[in-house]
Amino acid sequence: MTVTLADVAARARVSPATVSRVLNGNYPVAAATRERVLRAVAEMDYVLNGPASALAAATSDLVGILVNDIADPFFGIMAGAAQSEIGRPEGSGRAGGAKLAVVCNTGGSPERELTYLTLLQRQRAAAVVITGGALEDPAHIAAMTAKLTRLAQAGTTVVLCGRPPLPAGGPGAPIEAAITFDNRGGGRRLTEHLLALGHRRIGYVAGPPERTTTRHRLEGHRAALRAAGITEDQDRLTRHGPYTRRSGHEATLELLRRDPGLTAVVAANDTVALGACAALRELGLRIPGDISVAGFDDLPFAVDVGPALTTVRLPLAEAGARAGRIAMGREAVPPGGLATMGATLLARASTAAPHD
Amino acid sequence: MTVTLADVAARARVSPATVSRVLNGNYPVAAATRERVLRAVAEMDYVLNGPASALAAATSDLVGILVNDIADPFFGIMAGAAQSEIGRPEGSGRAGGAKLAVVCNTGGSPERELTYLTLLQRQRAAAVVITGGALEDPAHIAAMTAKLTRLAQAGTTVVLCGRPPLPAGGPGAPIEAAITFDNRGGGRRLTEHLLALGHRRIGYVAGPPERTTTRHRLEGHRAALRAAGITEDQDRLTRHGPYTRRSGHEATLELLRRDPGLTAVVAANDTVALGACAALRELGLRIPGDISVAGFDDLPFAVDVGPALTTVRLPLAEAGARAGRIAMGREAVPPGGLATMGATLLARASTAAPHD
DNA sequence: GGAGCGATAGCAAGCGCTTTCTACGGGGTA
DNA sequence: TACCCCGTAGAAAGCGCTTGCTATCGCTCC
Repeated sequence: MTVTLADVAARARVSPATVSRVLNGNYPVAAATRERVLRAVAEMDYVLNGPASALAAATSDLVGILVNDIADPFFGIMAGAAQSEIGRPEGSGRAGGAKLAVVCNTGGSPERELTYLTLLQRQRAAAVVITGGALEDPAHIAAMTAKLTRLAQAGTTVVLCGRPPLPAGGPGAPIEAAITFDNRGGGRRLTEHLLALGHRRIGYVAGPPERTTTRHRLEGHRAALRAAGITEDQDRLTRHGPYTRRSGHEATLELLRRDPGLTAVVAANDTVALGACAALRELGLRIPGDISVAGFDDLPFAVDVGPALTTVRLPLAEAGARAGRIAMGREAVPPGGLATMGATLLARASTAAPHD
Repeated sequence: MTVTLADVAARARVSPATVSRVLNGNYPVAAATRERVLRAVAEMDYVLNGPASALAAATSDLVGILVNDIADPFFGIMAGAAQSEIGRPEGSGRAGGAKLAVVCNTGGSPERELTYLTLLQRQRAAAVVITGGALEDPAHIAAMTAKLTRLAQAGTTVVLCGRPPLPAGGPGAPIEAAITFDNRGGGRRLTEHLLALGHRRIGYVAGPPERTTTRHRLEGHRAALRAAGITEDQDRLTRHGPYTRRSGHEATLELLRRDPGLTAVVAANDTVALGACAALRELGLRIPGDISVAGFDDLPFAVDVGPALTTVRLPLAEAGARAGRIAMGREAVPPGGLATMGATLLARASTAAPHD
């Protein structure tokens, strides 16, 4: 059988209550007694029964981190930073102790997102960090709002990371805080860079239309074009698809078919840009000699593709860490519960002036 | 307050026991009664209290997945596949129901590996999947063996994925199964490919020396060289470092300093290869014209770097899925508890015959 | 020198669920 | 018609921990 609190108590010749208090450190215990208890714990190799503890205390030390795609470093970096921040023990006792930070992969599916939230609710998670852009489907937003409200009621802290706050914000919103990226500004600066180089016909390989991230980046792109007086039918030069390499590949071919005169292709993110580069190479076009390419996110590999990708850097790790700290109540909630993190243009080798 | 089983029972005009049985589906309940209960559950938006349930049933529906680096797609792909397999509901009732698969990022630290295992033990996890190569430090192996033994005793199924079984195997081993990759064979075939192209002076950028993965890949490389009669001091042409791009960059510069006559560089994995490529480009060397480069793993980006990387494909997703199924008791344990998955050579554009 | 108080430790009542054992009713069988 | 058994539902005893309350002890303070 496994060792229980009572066993430890017997060995240390104290009551179970005392052992519990030593372990939680939330009640004064004489040093000598504590010593004795800790020794018994060590000797018996005792491990607290989490479920029992959670049941009695009505709260668990589980923290969930939801990601859209665990195989994508974009999410991996945020999740890793959040997790290491959450797992960091600090202070003592249940309140400040290290939590079990777990990441759940929704695969971008709204159903699985809700399923995981239910599962976390079932576990009475202490907090939940939801990363990545949101779906703008009204039904899903309503379902999410309802679910998050229940979670908040049950005492779970909800923090968004890289996702705008729920539309139905205002007081009573179930969200502790939201950390967002300046996708719009980043998209805008990226396109301004291309415009400054002299590009006028720019193709845009966008992400899935219903995601906030997609929309914001595209809005930034369009805003830059508009500011430059380029008003021709941009829909024709834009193509939506998933955030995959394959999509970048296909979309790029399609865009060039629609308009062979393109001098630049902007991708919704670095992964898509990779596909775009591959497609262009297959067509025998040189980058940036014949055509420029730009990505978004500055994932680690962006600097290594040939040629090094011009992109926009997002402070992913910093945002994840911050979300983790806020979830743990270790960092102040930003004013209005909303913090926006800047996006930095990184002009590298994949963009250049169009050749005459 | 949150809704409890008793509340649902009252609404459905049955006993709590009956509600529990409907929810778990492990006991016959009349169709009409079940109907009534399910309606009450839906109307009240009831969510089971996981901790209470786990306490009473002495088992939880949590499954842990340990990874070394969550930002690395190598692990993300395995973890994602395992997670989706584990989260898949199948059959009904507690035994076959969907579990909460959670991934924990150890960051490659042995302490955190043990910490997470303790945390999962505390949660009374139903199973644990440990991915990635193991550390060969005797102290850590002993600690892991002890910890895994306790987990197994507590009823947790342990499955390794991409990691050799514990040395102290044999009967009573705490491990349900181990899925390994043929790193040695893959490494060997990769180097054979280079030898066949005519390379003789090959640099090797290895991973951290104490990891099994590193050792096996290097052993394959050396075996191929030996078979080809190349016996000169290979240690001089090998350099260890972490599995990072930076390490690949530095190590490559160092190796070329040691032996400017290298015609090929083999990296311990694709990420390292990326760094190697960058270093070579900085030196003004063309790949594969001046020097060939090869990676390992065939991560998604491998085909996109310029030029497309010759590498070895590991069936990461398949291995992860299989580990997940075994953890759930949904797939037979391979004979001897050990299954090795093949490694396929992918000869692409980054390798070619050395120029005279 | 006795009352009062602060510092510790123990008692015992749950937390919400599962599960064994018992109860009950309605056929089928002899 | 009496008996059994099957199918179904309920009663109740925990699962191992936390925590409010109570008990004890050694001092300090008048």
